[in-house]
Amino acid sequence: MDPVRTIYATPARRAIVDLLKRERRYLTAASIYELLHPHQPRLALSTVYRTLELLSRIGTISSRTEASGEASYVSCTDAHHHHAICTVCGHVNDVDCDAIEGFKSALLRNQAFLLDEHSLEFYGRCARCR
Amino acid sequence: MDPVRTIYATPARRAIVDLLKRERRYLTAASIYELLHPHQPRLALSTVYRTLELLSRIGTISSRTEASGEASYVSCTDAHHHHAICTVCGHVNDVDCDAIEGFKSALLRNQAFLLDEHSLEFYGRCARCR
DNA sequence: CTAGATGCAAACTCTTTGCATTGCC
DNA sequence: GGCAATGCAAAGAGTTTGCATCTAG
Repeated sequence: MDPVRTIYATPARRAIVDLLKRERRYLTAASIYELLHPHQPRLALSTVYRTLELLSRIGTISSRTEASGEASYVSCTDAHHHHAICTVCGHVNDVDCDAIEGFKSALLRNQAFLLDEHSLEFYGRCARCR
Repeated sequence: MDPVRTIYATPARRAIVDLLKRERRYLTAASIYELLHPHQPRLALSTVYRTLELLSRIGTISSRTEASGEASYVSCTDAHHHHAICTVCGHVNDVDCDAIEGFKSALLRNQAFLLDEHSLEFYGRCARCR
């Protein structure tokens, strides 16, 4: 079995986690780097990528792919849920997915499709931006 | 205003459209190139990319991003709908989205989020692969 | 004939990796 | 002190672009 690997709390990691928790919107590795660089001039972009990979793996953040092809990340809970993304400010709300259940049985009935997983994103205007 | 640009029906374009219609599953530019190359030895990968870009633009195909970050494409209708993707064979079924409407009003009520668009993918086993 | 499409190669963007050095615990 | 993390630079992977040539209409 895998040897347990100790994870250190380093300044770079703390800064990235704090930023993502504070912003609550999808940020790319490059934009995270740009936002932190003024305060941490020694920070390397590769460290940002390595930290994002770590945080995804342990479930602290979730990722999506922008239309441009860039990956972006947002801090989130690990329970299964979906994201309502404000098209004005980018703010991300978590949304649970009970309503999917009705869909699931219809899908099996109509198309004989047995649903295992689903991925869902909402785009609209949040309370502040309407 | 934009000058109207004539679109030619070339062998490369016909081959790519035919392949996507025949396969009905998500294919990357590289896999399209691999599948067609034996029959069209002069075909260039850049032509595949340019054709996919064109087909997306005119609405003949739709694209997604694989976990690896690669873009992949499937032929589809232009009416708004979602995809049920078989995790065994990759076959893609179109699924309409009436059930989303109930979700939409709950979202507005509970989180004051005004839904404009949504994107939804299903993963499971199609009729043939269960 | 001519605007539009192609092949080829080079350029670009985003991301990952190797390695010597630094730092957390 | 020792394992883990970092910075830096170089390599990778996927995609795009410039340009001369070719071709559909």
